[in-house]
Amino acid sequence: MMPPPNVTGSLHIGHALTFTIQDILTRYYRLQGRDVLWQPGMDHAGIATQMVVERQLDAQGISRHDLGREKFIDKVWEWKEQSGGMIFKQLRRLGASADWSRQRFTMDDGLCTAVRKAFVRMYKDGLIYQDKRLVNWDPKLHTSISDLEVVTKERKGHLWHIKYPIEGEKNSYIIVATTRPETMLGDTGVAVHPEDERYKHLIGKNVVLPLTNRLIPIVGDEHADPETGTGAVKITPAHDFNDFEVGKRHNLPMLNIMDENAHLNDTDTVPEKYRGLFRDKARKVIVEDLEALGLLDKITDHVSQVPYGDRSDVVVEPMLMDQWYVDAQTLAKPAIKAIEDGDTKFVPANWEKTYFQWMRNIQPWCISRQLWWGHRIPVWHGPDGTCFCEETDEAVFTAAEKHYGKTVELVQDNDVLDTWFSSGLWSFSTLGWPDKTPELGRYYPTSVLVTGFDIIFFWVARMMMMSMHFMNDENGNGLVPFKDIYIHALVRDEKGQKMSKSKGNVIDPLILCDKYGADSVRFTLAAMAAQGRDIALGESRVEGYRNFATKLWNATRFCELNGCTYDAGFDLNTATHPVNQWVISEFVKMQEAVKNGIEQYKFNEAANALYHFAWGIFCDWYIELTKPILAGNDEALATETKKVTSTILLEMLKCLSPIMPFISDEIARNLLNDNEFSFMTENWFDVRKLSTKIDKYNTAGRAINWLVETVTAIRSMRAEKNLGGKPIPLQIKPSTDEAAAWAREFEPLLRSLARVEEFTIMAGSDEFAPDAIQLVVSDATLGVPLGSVIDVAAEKARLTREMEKTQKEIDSLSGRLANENFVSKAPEHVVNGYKQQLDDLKAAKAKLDEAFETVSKIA
RNA sequence: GAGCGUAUGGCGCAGCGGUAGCGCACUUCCUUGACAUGGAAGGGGUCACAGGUUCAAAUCCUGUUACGCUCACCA
Repeated sequence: MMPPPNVTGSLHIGHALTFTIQDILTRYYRLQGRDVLWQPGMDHAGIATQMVVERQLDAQGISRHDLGREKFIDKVWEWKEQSGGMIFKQLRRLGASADWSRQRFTMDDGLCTAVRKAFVRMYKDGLIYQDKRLVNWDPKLHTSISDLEVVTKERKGHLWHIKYPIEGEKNSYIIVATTRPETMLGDTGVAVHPEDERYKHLIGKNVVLPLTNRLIPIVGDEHADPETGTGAVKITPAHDFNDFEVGKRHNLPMLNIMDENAHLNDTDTVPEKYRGLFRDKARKVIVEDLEALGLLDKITDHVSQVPYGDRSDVVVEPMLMDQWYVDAQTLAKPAIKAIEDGDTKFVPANWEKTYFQWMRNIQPWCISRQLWWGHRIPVWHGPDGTCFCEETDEAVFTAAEKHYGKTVELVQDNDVLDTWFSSGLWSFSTLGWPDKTPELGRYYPTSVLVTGFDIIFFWVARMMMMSMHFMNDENGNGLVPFKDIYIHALVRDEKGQKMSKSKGNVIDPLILCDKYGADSVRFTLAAMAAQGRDIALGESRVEGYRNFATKLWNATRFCELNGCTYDAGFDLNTATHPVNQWVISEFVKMQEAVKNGIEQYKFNEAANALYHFAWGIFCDWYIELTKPILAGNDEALATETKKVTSTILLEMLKCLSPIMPFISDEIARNLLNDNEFSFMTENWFDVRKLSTKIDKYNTAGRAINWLVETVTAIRSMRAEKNLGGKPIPLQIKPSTDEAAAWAREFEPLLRSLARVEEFTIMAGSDEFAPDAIQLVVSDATLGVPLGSVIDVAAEKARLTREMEKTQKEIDSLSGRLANENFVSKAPEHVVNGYKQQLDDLKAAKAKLDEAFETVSKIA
């Protein structure tokens, strides 16, 4: 399931990450032969979209009210057709291989039907109801918004200490402290802690509310914290969430003193003088008036948490009004249980704690918005206020006629639904629900949802609730919308800072793609997508993977230049040379790592396995090792090697194709001479084809490791002695028959890779020439006669250093092996491993001793 | 206040019970016919701190410190 991006959105780096991961999964499972549906779509983003279109109209000097509801909605659709969904074009640039033809939109006909059906059913089940409660009112956008759309910001303000005169007692006051003095006009009580000695005796008395002279009671309530402020708190139930609860407990009246613009309203509650004043202005005037009356005790500085609307960025006003609610508490129960029971798993699992915490304390979900753009609430109000809610308009009118016994005029509710209401149905509505479509049967429950942690509440939780309510098995139990929920990291900038437009540190993925290629960007994101940590994205990293892509091109060029044409009929089981067998076994290991990485959502492991194999094994060693073979005169071996090379290259690209689809397809087309080719329709290489050979191939690895070690030892010496690139003679004295065989077999490779001219294999009894530098490797000692007298002192020092180092390791290992506890308690393979290491070290030490002796004889 | 997370070479990160790895950066050398967006060889870390468990701890447990994030907050 693709989390529907917002219709107004454009691609940012977070999208790039989430869609890259989804695309990797999609492409990978297609290679595995699975029937993959990646369902794309968008949501209609009620507030955001309405804002965009209103802003456009505003530029022409038109307000939406000038147009009227219907015409305005037409305009929004117009805008949607023209500019909406830009993000999908950008996603294609990134290579996202979603099922674009199945694209859905939360306002399309099918989803509108689903929304209506869902609403009506929930209404009739009593899960949707109208209620008068405090909501977060956005005075700029003129709509309610949900708790999740409110961001609290720290603001420096003041605490005003106001004297409230006690009724009937001269010069007796209770002092309340408030951050919002203007709300005092709506006060309907003063609360003190029931046990607070200072105020206990006042409980039950009234105070005369200044400026209005209303009498309001002093009540005892635990909400009042004796430690905070003055210990006495004014209660404004209609404009504060805590006060609302206190008000309910003590049956205090709830007086709304503001209008939809957060101006003091025109009711009798508000003294005429203040009516129409914006809340900030009212605050100033009221404070002045209190001061004049001598009722202002003092003003102190105070830092408070102020709620802002995340879209409008204005201070949200809690308002008492009628809104529609979903009984989220009831819906949450099965949704919580599904996670508890593991029917749906969070990856990484820690996120379930976040989910539980929110779900277990869930509040009624306010779903009505005072907007025009969205799904209009399918409820009609009769003249006496009776509500009619049915699946079709006809049914509504029939029901109303039945109720009233005659035709009456009905008015549809003005509000629309929260966008997340329709998004909450996404997992099944996009598959055709409420119809029983084949897709619904085939793909539901879906396999995985990939998303960021920031929308666990917004969307994941809501989709869990809605899906489990509407989708049931034959026993009527809720079915989860997806088996796994993979929560990925947040992309930050290089320094780990959250990207934001105001900081100017946003990285535009499209610019990165232009600069380094979409594949490099994808690979970077995959390589950095380790679980449980945010991604600090630096451009140098992308550059590095661009170089990786170039490296792949060059490797391909080498193959083409050397006639490594792909032969579909070639069987990797027929490889005879250790070098070829080795690269096949390394490929199998890499393929396994990629498989596990992707299947376990450890994309960094998959990416690293590919990088290491392609560059560190295939390019650095395999290609180098094949050069002398291809140039040699063993035709059959050269042919075998060419076929192994091309096959491994192609299979490697296949493993890479989920992460780097562009370059892997492109190279494969070259290699195969087939412009239509794409890995999208290919199948993953089945390692079982190699089952009879793989052990043998792994054995070839020992031989190649020896070869690599030997070559490296010589190169290292070469660098140390500043020999440059000139050819050298090499004497090899093997200490085992196996090594002797290797030395014979790899003679041409050693000559080429270590730039060896005269090549001799010595018997165990032979002595190295006095001018030979001696190098100790596994199972052999190497001698490099330099043709001139060596620096005996330097050689002795070098050998001594190595001897000491080896001895130190021998001591540490034998110490460990001498420990009874270790040998008896540690697992056998560990003990044996150490024993083997010790043997190897001892053998190396013996060879070093011998070398030292030889050198010593010179002096 | 509650929950979650992070502390590993100059930087960015893996590893999460068996004697520290990767990329970038750094040093030296290299225009040999895939590639200088490259090749070869190197240097660099007592894995935040203190205890504990274990034959064995960067890795598990407890505590401390620092820094993030999320949720709830005091009027």
